[in-house]
Amino acid sequence: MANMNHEGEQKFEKKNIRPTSMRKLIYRILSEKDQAMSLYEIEQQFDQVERSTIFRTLRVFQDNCLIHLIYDGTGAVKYALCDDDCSCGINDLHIHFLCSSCGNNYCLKELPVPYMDLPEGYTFENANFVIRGICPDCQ
Amino acid sequence: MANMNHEGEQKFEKKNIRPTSMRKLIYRILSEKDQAMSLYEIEQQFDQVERSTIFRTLRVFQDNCLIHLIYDGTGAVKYALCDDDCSCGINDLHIHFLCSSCGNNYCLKELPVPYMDLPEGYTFENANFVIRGICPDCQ
DNA sequence: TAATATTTTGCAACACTGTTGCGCTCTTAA
DNA sequence: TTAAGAGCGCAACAGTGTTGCAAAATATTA
Repeated sequence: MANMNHEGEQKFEKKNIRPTSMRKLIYRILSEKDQAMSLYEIEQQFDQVERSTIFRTLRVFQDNCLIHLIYDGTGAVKYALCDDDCSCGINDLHIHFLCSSCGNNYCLKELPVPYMDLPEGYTFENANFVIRGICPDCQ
Repeated sequence: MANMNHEGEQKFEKKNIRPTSMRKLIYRILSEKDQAMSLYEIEQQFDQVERSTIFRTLRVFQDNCLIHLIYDGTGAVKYALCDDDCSCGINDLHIHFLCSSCGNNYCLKELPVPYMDLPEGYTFENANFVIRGICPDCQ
């Protein structure tokens, strides 16, 4: 993580996001945690907080495919960094794992969301596949 | 749906739920709609509303495996009737389909949630698999 | 460099969903 | 018929997400 700021700025440039200090901070928090985080959890990483700024920053990240959103049923949307080569397309979808014990939400990027043969008339746009259970740390 | 009340009462008895008039009404609404509904949508079916009563009724239904919950990322939890032979176990999990256009949420009971080989150390408890796209009515 | 335009941020307020306490009402059981 | 228990309605509240607006920061132009 030595040159993380540099990495972050490269990504910002690549995805056409203006690298403000706030954005760099939020990017850093997401990359250090390496797990899907809620807005509230991100908020907790700051001394002085501003929900709306974080919220809008996350929206910018989302609009530019720097992060993806996960709905794991906890009541709060989770945000996780996309891979470098992610284009937020169907092939980038993967399974997420929510631990019932610690509440952590892991991106299982090695497990792509399986292709499903939908009934006649249904067309596929997107998918949200969350498995709940116990994670390795909580066994 | 002719003898639906009767059907409903049978189910209540089977699942040890006392058949109050409120519960019968909410059961009827869910069975007539045949789609996953949010608390708010159920509320809309009544002239006079009481969120908390519906909420608690749904909790009773859930605790006794009469309904299952779906988190489709709309912000509101969706509720849908279980099948007759449902025991709310792993084998009863199926895929849900959220239409981006009309917002309807369909239970695709013919599409079970596929088995996933989780990485070492992760254990499976439950799953929520929602596909978003366009439904047959909105094509 | 200075002035102007644009974008971002902080503050405040609000909307929506879910949840709980409490007392009244209804049902069940003695 | 009465007492106990369960269910319901009202009100209030908590958590999460969202927006309007003005100040601050940044970029652009002269």
